[in-house]
Amino acid sequence: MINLPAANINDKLLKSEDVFHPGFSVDCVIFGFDGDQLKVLMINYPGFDFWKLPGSFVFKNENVDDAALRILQERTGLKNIFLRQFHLFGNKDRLDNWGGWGHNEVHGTWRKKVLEKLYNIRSDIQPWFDSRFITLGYYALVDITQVKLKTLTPDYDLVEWKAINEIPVFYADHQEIINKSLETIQSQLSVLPIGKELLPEKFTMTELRMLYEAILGRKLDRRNFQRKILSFGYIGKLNEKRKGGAHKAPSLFYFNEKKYQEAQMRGIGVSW
Amino acid sequence: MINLPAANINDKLLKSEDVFHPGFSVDCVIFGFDGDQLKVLMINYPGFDFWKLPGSFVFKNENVDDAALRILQERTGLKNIFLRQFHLFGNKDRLDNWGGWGHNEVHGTWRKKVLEKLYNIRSDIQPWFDSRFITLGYYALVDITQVKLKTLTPDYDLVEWKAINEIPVFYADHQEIINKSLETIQSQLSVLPIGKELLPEKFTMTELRMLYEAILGRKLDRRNFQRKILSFGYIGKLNEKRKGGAHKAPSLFYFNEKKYQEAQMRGIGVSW
DNA sequence: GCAAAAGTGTTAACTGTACACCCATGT
DNA sequence: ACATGGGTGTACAGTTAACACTTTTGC
Repeated sequence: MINLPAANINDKLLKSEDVFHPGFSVDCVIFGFDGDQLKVLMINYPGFDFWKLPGSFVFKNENVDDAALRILQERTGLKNIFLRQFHLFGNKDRLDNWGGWGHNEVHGTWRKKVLEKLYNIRSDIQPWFDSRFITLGYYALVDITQVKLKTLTPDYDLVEWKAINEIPVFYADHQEIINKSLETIQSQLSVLPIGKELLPEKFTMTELRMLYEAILGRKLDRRNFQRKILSFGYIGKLNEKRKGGAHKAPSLFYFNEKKYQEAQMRGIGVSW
Repeated sequence: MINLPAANINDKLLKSEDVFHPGFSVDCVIFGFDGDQLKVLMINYPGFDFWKLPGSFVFKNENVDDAALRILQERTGLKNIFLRQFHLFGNKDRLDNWGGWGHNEVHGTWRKKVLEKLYNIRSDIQPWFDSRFITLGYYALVDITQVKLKTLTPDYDLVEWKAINEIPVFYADHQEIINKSLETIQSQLSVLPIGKELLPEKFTMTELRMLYEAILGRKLDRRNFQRKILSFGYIGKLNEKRKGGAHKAPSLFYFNEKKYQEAQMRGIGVSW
C-alpha cells in the first residue's frame, strides 16, 4: 500500500498499471522484542477481523529490496534496518480460500474498501488489483523502543505489535509467511549474530538470553549461554549495572559495532 | 522460454500477455557432478558468445514452483528432482549493463532473435518481453548420468554441462545467480544431507568425498570424512567393490532411502 | 617391488553440558 | 533472613582433527 496523494478516479485508474510492477508485492515480517515476548508488527483494518503483514507493491523503477526498506521506513520511521528476503510465495491460489469460513467474500469487500479508502478508486473498474499476485517475504529485526508506529491513513489502518499467538485470523497466507520467517531466523541463529537490531544499546545478559529463548522457543542454560556468546567476541561488558530492579544488579553489555559487523560477514557456527 | 507450437504473429502477440505472469521469470541452476568437477547446465545460442541459465516465464495459472519443475523436466527429462528456491533477483537494472563491453546491444539483438526463432514474433511489436523482469533463482541437484540433455528448438539452442570457470561471458546477472546458488548449497551442506541426488545409486566413499570437496572448494580428510558421514546412518555399505581401476578396489556404498528422507526432514548439524 | 589409493585405529585438543557454589539486593 | 536472580568455576562426556600403520591393486 503506497500513499499517493489523493487524485481523481481516472487519474488513479491509470496509475496502478503504470507505476507498479505487475502481479508482485512485498510483505515484511518485522520482529521486535519487548523484553519478554517476540512480537510482529501487524496491520488491521477496523471493521474486518483479520490482521495482515505490512506490505506494498513495487514501483516499476524501484529495486525490490528498496521497496521493503520503504515499507519499514513508512511504518516504523527507521532507516538502516536489518532486512533480508527469505522466501517467495508463488502459489496460484495463495489469495483464495483462506480462513475457510467465508473469508473469500471478506477478502473481496476488504479489497474494495482498500481501493476506495486508500487509493480512491472503485475496485470494479480496477482488474489490476484483482489479478494474481505473488509476494516476496522479508524479515526485519528492529529495536522496539526506537519505533514510532505509523498509520498510513489516519483512523483507517491500525498498526500494532502482536505476539503471533494473539492473532485469531490472518489475512490470506500471512500465517504461513510468518511461520516461514520464524523458521528462517531460528536457523540463522546458528550462523549469524543476531541481537543488536532487537535490543537497546545497553542490555543485560539475561535480556539477550531471553531474546534467544523467545526466538528458539525453549530455555537455554544461563551460564553456558553467557560463555558461548561472549566467546564470539562482539559483545563487550560495561562498568555499569542495571539498578532499581529486585535482586542483585546485573552488569550491562553492549555490541561492539566493528566486531559485530565482521561476525555478520564471516558468520559464526554454533549449535544452540 | 516455453515451447509453444508455432503460430502466426498476431496470435503470439496476444499470447505472451495472456498466458504468462507479467514481469517475472524463473531461472534454474542445475548442478551435476561428473566424478571430479561440479558442473552447471547452461544454454548458449549459436552466434552469441554468452551462456545463460535455463529459465522460463510462469504461466498465469501455474504455481511458481511448478514452473521450475517444468524447466527441469524440459531440459533434463527428470522428475522427482531436488529443487529449492534460493533468492529473488529484483534489481531494476539487472538486465542492463552486463558484460560491460557493449553487451547491451548484444542483449537487444539476442532478444530479437529469440523472439523470432523461438516465439515467431518480432520484438519491435512486443514490448512485453522488453519490460522489466525480476527472476526467482532455483537450484537443483541431479544425477548427471541420468540426464538426457534436450534442446527446445533443434539446432538453435545449445545445452551443455559447464564447469563455472569454463564460461567466459554470462548472460545478464547469471554469474551472480550462480555464485549465490553455490553459497547456498555450501551452507546447506552443514544442515542437510546432500549427495543422493548428485551421485549414481552405487558409489565409493572417495566419490562422495570428492563431491563434498567440489562443493566446498577445499580438501577434506579422507578418514575423518568417512567416519563422520557414516555416523549419520543414512549410508549403507554394499558387499561389492569397484573393480577395474588401478590400486586397491574400494567398497561401494548406497543411500538408504528411508533414513535419508528422515535426515532431510530433521536436518543434520555438522561442521565440515 | 613400488606407487597410489583404500581400510582401520589411536590420541590429543577442543566443545558442549550439567552442575555446584557464592554474591548482591529488595522485601 | 530469605528468596531470587546474578557471577564464576569445574568436571565429565562427546566430538573433532591430526596422523600412523597396514592392505590391496596395477604397472
